[in-house]
Amino acid sequence: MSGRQAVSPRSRRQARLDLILEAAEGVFADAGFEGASMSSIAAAAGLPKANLHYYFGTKEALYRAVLEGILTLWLSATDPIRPEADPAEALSAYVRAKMRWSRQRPQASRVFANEVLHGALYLQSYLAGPLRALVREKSAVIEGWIAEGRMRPVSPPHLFFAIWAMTQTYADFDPQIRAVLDCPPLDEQAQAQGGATVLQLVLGGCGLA
Amino acid sequence: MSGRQAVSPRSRRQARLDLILEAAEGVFADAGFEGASMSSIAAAAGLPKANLHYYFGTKEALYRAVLEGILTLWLSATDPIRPEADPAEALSAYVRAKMRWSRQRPQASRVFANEVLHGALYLQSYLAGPLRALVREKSAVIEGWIAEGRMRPVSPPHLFFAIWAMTQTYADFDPQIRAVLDCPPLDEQAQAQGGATVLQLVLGGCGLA
DNA sequence: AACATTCTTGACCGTTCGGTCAGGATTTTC
DNA sequence: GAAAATCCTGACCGAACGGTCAAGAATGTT
Repeated sequence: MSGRQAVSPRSRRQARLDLILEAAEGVFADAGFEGASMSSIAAAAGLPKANLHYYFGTKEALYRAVLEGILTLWLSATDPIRPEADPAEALSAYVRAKMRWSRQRPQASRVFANEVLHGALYLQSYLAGPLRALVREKSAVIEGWIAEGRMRPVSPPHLFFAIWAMTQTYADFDPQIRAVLDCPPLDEQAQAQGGATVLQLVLGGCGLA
Repeated sequence: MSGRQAVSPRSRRQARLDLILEAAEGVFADAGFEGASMSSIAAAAGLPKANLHYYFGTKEALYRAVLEGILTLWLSATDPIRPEADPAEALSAYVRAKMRWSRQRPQASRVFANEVLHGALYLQSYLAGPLRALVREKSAVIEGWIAEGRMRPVSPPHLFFAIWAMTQTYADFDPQIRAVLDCPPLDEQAQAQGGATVLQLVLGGCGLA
């Protein structure tokens, strides 16, 4: 059928971009922005360094592209928090989604954490923009639940900070957790127990136990 | 009384070391290990770069010295968790101590976080040694409280991970929190509200509300 | 087949990095 | 006050960094 080759130029280019972005995410997660070198990212991608510069121009541009890919995922988990939902179910679903994210994309979480940790200079517009808006919106939902007596009074933004911190710690502080628990490989049972503990604290703290 | 000058050579040297360590902690907190340069640390301390090398030899040795200073503080807050103590009071005191630490030594917290985030290669012996031992010891205390029916069953290590995450987030993720809350300066009220929320989650989750 | 566009890369460049060192200043010791 | 020990620092070094570029290879278009 037709002369179109199986791999279109568009997708060839996209595959190259994705290959580089994936390698870059891993190196940025391990070493941070300053610690990562273009040569090490190139080595991780199996490409010559000059090729990365052809596609992304500068290290900063590559870093921003990695961050952008992470942010698109970052905002999508709050869906279950809607006024008509059951508070316990909604918060449980949200916590579970965040735990899943830490388990499946730990590198993304660590790149994000590293960025915020060092001042969030590339993320400020995102934090003060879409993220703030999202927190405002979802906080209103929670305030509604509280007003209706469906859960204990809490400061909704701080509840979000707590949930983010507790769930992301399983990605960001993984070396500490593994060292303390003495389980070098990714222990599935430990992560399940962690998720259960986080849920217990959130639900218990909100009077939904 | 002798010719000893008001400032002994011992304390003169110590003052110099402390000056450098303090400057280094700040720069490492802002930029991470790789991002920090010896010249920027020297500039922050108001000394020539070669002077830092005179006292600490290498950048790595200086970094280790900064970490060591941080670790001595890191282990000291679990004191209130003792078998004969009241669970609610003990956990409250612990959470408050951790919140105070995040407020008063945010740079130390961020250096620690950065180190763990990037694999904890300089901290592994500490994490798997004294920290693991401490968690084991205090976990036994909490298990005891649970067995006596004085609090709800929880996985004690994961409770610690949760408390560490929630309290340290106020130092490590400060840019995110400030951006979302829209309070550029250090908002004392926000931090108090954060502390109250963390306490509510911990006590509520442990059935101590 | 000829041309245009896109892609690829080894070699190179200026800068900055961590670290060294000689030699002078300062302080301590006797 | 002289000798010894410690402290201080401008100048320098090789390595690694981010980034550039010209020239060739591959691909797409007509």
